[in-house]
Amino acid sequence: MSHLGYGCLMTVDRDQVLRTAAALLTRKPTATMDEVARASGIGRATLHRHFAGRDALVKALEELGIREFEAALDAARTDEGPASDALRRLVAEVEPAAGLLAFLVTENQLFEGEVNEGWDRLDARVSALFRRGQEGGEFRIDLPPAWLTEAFYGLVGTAAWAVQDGRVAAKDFQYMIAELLLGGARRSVE
Amino acid sequence: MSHLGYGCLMTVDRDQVLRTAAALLTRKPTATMDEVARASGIGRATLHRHFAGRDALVKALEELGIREFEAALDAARTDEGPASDALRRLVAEVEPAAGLLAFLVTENQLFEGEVNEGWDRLDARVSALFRRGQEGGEFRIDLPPAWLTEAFYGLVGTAAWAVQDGRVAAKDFQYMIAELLLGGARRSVE
DNA sequence: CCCAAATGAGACACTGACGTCTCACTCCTT
DNA sequence: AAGGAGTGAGACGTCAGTGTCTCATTTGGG
Repeated sequence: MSHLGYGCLMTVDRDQVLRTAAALLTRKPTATMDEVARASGIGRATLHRHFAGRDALVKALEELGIREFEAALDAARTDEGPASDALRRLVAEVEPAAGLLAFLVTENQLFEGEVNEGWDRLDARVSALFRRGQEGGEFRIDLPPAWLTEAFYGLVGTAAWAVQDGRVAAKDFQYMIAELLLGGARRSVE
Repeated sequence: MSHLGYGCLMTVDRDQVLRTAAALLTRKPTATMDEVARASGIGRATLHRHFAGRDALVKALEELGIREFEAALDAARTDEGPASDALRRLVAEVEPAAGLLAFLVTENQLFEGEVNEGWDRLDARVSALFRRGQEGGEFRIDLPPAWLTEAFYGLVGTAAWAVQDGRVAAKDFQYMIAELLLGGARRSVE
């Protein structure tokens, strides 16, 4: 474990720290580096050995979020079967990362310029799903895919917060998002 | 203008400053007190004469937002006519305050405890609208009013940001929110 | 016209968080 | 057992933002 810059246990721990940091910053976006370190059960110095600074930590978090969301998109097989079902699968797959996504979205909101190019790729994939649904006659065409994509992010984040604060039940997460996004609040005439 | 604590011009300017601060903080939530002052064309000292500190400013902003949202609820006459139409009216009335609302929602998100009691009142009114729609058979009953309320806030904020960043057209603001919230993305079988 | 109030600019101290560094201490390997 | 790598605790210096203060200047009313 001394022959490499990234030793065997190091990366594991790094990832562990990253997940803990994600969980904490999701709940308290203004958490201190010290709080992040304590939350992971390590010292502030060690945290700095893993991540050069707060910016580096956030950037690493961003890459983790992008990776997880991309994995969710893969696992959901968004280009197979009916778009509605694909969207439902996507919501289900994205649930574990919802809090992190919510954090990153608001974080991006206040970062001026130079956004990670990974987001564009993800936006494109989500957008493509909605477009596919539209072209297949499954989704309505009077709402632009860009808006549906934004709304997807927004609802996922909103639901994550609402669950966090206990305003809605965690078990309804997937159902509430998918149903509202797909069918809306109005009772459909069946 | 010397016989009162709140002189004639003072309150006007205070409100003016508040609106400017709202507009700025909506775009840049981390803006400095100095930036807020400059944006209003006043000195930092004068800003401190109006608002004791940053906390006081945010609190005043919160009260402004609550006031405006309450006014929107009043103007939308949410307890009259079909719930769908009432919701559409509400979205229309809330549009000018959408950015401020988005700012306050995320601000509240990171504030632990002691939320302004005004929010409960607003939540109750929005929630009541959805419940009315459900009881009237107009809205589906499998989505809890609390979730619909959260989703409403979420979509308004998301749309405000998306418009801000030019990802969607500003003129579609009302339509996109109301249509998605009411009808969802799926093409309804008419 | 004059005076009082309000303002803007700047100086100042204080705070909180950050980033760097050192120094014991604890494992783990050999 | 001995050596080294990694760690935790803590002590700095730095910096940005805040809140307070003073003082010269402007503004508006009497």
